[in-house]
Amino acid sequence: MNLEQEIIYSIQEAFKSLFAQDIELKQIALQPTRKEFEGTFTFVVFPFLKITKLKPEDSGNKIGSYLKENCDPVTDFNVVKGFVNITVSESSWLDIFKKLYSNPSFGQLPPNGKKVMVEYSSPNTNKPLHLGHLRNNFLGYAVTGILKANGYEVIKANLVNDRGIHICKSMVAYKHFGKGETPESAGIKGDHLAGKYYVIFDKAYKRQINELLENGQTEEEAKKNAPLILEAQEMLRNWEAGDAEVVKLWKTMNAWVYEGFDATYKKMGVDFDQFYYESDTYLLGKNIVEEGLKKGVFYKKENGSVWVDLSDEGLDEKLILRADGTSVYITQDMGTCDLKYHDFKIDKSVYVVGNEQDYHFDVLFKIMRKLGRPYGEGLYHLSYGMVDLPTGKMKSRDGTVVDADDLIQEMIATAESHTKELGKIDGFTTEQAEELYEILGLGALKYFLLKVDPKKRMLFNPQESIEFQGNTGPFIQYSHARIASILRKAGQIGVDYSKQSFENLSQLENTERDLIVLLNDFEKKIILAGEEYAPSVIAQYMFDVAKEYNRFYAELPIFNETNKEIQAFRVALSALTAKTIQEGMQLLGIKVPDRM
RNA sequence: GGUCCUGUAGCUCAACUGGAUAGAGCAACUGCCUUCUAAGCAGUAGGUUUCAGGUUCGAGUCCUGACAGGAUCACCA
Repeated sequence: MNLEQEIIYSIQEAFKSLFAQDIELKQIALQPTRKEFEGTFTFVVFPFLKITKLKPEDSGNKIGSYLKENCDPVTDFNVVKGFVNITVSESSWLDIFKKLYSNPSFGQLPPNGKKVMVEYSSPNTNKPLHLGHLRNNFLGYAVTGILKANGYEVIKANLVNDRGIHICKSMVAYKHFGKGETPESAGIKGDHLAGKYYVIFDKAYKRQINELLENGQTEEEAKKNAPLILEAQEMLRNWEAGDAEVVKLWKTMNAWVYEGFDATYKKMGVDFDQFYYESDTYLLGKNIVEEGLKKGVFYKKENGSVWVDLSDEGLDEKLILRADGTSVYITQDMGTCDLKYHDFKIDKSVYVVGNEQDYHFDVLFKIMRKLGRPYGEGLYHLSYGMVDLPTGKMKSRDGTVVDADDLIQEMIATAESHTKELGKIDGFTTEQAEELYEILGLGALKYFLLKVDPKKRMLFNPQESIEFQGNTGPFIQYSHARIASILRKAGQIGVDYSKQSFENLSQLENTERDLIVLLNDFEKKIILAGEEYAPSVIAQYMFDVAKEYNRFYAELPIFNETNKEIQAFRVALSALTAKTIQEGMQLLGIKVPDRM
């Protein structure tokens, strides 16, 4: 039983003994005491006044006295209005510290026997990854880390959108204007090469539309009749028919793109256990349509199209299958949903997809639940907002995108110039320095994108957004490097801190206690972040830990402390903090350096 | 028009799910490197939580209604 639970249990006992009332444990909640008051935990009595039938102050005093007498760790209390501020003994904090410090599975909850799949990234193969994908990938990867720490078995999945009219556009343009160019001959990454032809297509297409407009067609007609779009559509039909030449070009260009993506993923530090390709899955789901009709969940209209009525759930009727019997987007998503379950017998399935698809996933999940899928309640759409630029929304066709590769490169370069400016790479080899720049640049970028609530749309200003001071990745990384330096020195001068029991320590400094209280929250934060699928919870916590440590670092001496036991304790506390930071940042996919 | 999301300091974000005097960072200003890394620490200043009602011991948080920004509502994906 941990400290909080012990106190809560005692409060329950207090009500039993003082007021002869049984209160459920979950009704009792402790909150952290505000800094300006004495104490660590606060119990709010207002909700229980009906039971105590006393004034708030009197209720608080009675409960406080009971705790002081009957709950071992509680040494004191004070009551302000209806708030009982509880003070916990120094020895309890030391016990907690020792427990955390000696816990081999610190930051990892025991396996819960459940399997979850997290689908993220899900790129199109006609263009390179951009800023929006970065938010997606970092979010997805961080969520997999958090769920693992919560004891789940996690499968990282990537559903690649490798077919459709947009792919054919790049292919058509390449056929006309490519002249046999390859990534090698052009000297650019494969995904960028495909993206180049996607842009070329769009420019040529617009030219053709303008010509048709001049010839008197309406805009709608022109868009439909431009030769290039007709060609792309025909190519899509040929692709679906398995036309050898089209398929060959498709395979060639996709291979280029995948090679490019691999490089970008590697740079980003994300990976996957399972790839799904829409070219394999786009025909799935028709069997589910049959099943739904049989179960009466779907119904057929006169023209043969199939629908589901979700009006009892507050939504509309949605089309499931076209009159001509072909699939729509949701048909294949239903199929993929089942496929994932079939492949891995997952309990939960998380989709990291932008909030423009909120409605789509609402519909999809409601359908799967209506069909009585065993994983139905485990479906979750991790929806996130757009990343906007100061110039407005990003549009790949206009070229107003921040390319992922470029941005990462820029971040690393910025980290390099910062580091050099501060003159902090004495004694680094070139490789070590390069590695550090990468860790810092990516750390800054990831932290920037992860510290914010995913639901919120965010503004990214390339010049101003990424800082290296304050609430940033490098600040936390810096705190870790500081501690690493302490630990190195402790090793050099032979401070034995790892096996001490600190038996003679009786008094803790405020900052020491505050730090222990905070480190003790790690598990709680992991659980919360897991329940909410919220890396921002961890990010915020990491900042708090780093900040608290830096205060400790500035206020209290370590190697100048003459009492050897206190000295060893402070080193050990530093080590635990470093471990917390390292584990926590790892959940976010951010590396921490030992020197910077 | 319907539905959903967002609105908190000049800017970027918190607020432990209804608790105390709404907290951090950036930007501005003041101190602190002859003790362990100043990418740091301490401090000053900055707020009618978009607005108007309501619910109650208590509302940034819940309800109603405005206002603003965004997304979505295709036999597109």
